[in-house]
Amino acid sequence: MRDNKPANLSRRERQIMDVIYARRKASVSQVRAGLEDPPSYSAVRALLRILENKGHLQHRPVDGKYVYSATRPRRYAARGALRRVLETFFDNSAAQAVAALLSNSDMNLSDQELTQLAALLQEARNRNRRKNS
Amino acid sequence: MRDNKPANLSRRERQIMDVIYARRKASVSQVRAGLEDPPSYSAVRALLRILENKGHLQHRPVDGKYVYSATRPRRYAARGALRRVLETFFDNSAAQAVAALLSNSDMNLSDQELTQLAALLQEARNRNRRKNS
DNA sequence: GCCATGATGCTAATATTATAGCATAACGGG
DNA sequence: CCCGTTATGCTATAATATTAGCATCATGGC
Repeated sequence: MRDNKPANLSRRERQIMDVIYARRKASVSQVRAGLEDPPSYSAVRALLRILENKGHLQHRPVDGKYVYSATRPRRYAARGALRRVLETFFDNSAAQAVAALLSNSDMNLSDQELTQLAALLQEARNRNRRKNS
Repeated sequence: MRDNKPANLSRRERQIMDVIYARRKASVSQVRAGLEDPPSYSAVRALLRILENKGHLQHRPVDGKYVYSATRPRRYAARGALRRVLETFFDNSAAQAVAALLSNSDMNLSDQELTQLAALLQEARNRNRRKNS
């Protein structure tokens, strides 16, 4: 369980981080557009500033506007998020979670993806075999 | 994308829901014990009441104390949580998420689990084959 | 029976969050 | 050049969330 800080963000802060993680980076209006029922432009800007002060975001000017991106790399944040879901809903069992993903008809997988996954699974099994020998 | 309501809970509210989902059910003090840095007993009770009023929790008396549980079944909430993580961090690709789960060394899978997953994967492939025929 | 213990109901106060508004600077077209 | 548009900086305020405290009720031991 490495650096498993829940980051402790307020509701809006989390929403905004999520928009930015989903899009990798976003201008103020893009963030605003990504929110469910967006508050004023000013409000979004204020939150972005707060998040930046807290060290979660950074910005750089692009074409005269600020583009925000997360300081914590997406894949780490992704891992943390997955881990939290596993703790809360899957008894820390990655297997259960994968099962849910595979069986969920909403998020259907293509043949190609399934083939890729089969390969990954084989790798994992090989890793295990090696480790246990 | 069925009933994909983000539930829109405040920080503490979400923390408490998470504790309860993780434990399936919990008394006030159990909830309190499950929180990172817990506030007073009263504070927890107040939040529980709010969550109940909002319809997220229910309680029943057990041995003279209230035991709280979520109204939304765990597996649906789990699905929703997974979907949200997929949207935010995996470009809605279940395959990417599964890959992350399989390759994450932190959450290692046993041989047995891997075998189970292989079976699930095969099922999914069969389903696809049938559908595409 | 009486009191200590540990539970809940309710409400008030505090802290934090979320929002909007105003002032200001840069840019570009007419 | 002047003005409308679109940015940002900053601050005040409204709304919400978070917390604690007190009153009350049930239970069980002495």
